[in-house]
Amino acid sequence: MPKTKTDKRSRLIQTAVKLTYRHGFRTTSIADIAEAANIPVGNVYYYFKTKDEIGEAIVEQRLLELRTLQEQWDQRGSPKERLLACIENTFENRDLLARGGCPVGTLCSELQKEGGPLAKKATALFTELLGWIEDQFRAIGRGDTSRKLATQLLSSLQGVSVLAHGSGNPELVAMETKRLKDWVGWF
Amino acid sequence: MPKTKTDKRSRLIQTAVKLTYRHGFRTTSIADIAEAANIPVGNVYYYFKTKDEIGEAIVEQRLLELRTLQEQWDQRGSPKERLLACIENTFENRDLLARGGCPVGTLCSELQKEGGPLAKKATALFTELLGWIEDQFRAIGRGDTSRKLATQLLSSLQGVSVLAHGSGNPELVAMETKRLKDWVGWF
DNA sequence: GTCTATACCGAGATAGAC
DNA sequence: GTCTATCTCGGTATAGAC
Repeated sequence: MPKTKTDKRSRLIQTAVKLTYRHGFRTTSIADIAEAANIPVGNVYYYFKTKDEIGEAIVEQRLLELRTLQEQWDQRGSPKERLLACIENTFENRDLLARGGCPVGTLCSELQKEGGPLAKKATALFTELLGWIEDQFRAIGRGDTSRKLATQLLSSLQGVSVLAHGSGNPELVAMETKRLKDWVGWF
Repeated sequence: MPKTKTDKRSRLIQTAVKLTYRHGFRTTSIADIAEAANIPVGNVYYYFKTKDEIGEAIVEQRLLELRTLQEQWDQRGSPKERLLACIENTFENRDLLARGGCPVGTLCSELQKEGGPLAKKATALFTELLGWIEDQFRAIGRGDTSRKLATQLLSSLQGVSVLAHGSGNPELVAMETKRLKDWVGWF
């Protein structure tokens, strides 16, 4: 039996993550989130003093999700397979990506434009992901160029999400992830 | 001697483009734009009935800028050189890109999240750019895979802008554009 | 065409009863 | 801890004098 407090709080976060992903952080109102989570507006402020605190929670939630994914990928037998799993994940989510862009990329972009403390927080999402990819290339034996290769791979994944989102076309993701899987296969 | 109307209107657009690029479209208020352009708030509504109309003008302005750039690149002697000029342009703007992301990409992302008519308008930016790149690959003699190659190149450029913006690091752009120039060199 | 004053509304945030 | 009512402010947009 979960605690009531935790329950409502996490329900708010889940709802906020979902709604802000679809419509943007600033354009999504606290009232929107509260309503969707079936919680009266005033009560939201019991869990979060300001809207920016909700933003913080959203970033942290995305970080958790990212780490969960990484743990899944880490199950694979070789670093090459781990990279393939990461790319495959992008492929599987192509419809979502075409509708709302990359959850990490679009969130970072928006928060960076705003500036302030949230921007710094969001940076962690990319450093985390880039670091993990770099680790894989190093483990493959490409320690000398691991950073370059990681940048190359993550750029392609991020970029194709931007294109797919901008044009509403998931096929672009399919096309590009297929190529990237072949590319990783060469290592 | 330019007409007063056109003068003020274009001053508003220029200012709007600059401010919204740095801080985002929705978070930039009409008052912000008016003040920066030295025009009283009320007067803005003589030129634009709604804020969304300003958004429309911003997209159109970006389209114009894009076409101007393409015309410059078209001056080059070969399609390969034209692609190199496009990549070089990204490299030269790396500091700007690290601070505010790609003007086209970030604008598209934000407007897509909002949905509505502006989202559709913004799509043109990508189709235009992707089409131009595709043309170059076709001219090189890669008509069979021109679309794939164009997606690959534009994805990398867009993606590295996202990464550079997210981490505030222009070096990523330098690293990736260098690689891309070498890559294009192979064709 | 230009500008001032202002209406209006929705957002974030607070007070305080229960 | 929970919820209702409300405050306040800043934003878009309008009215109307000049």
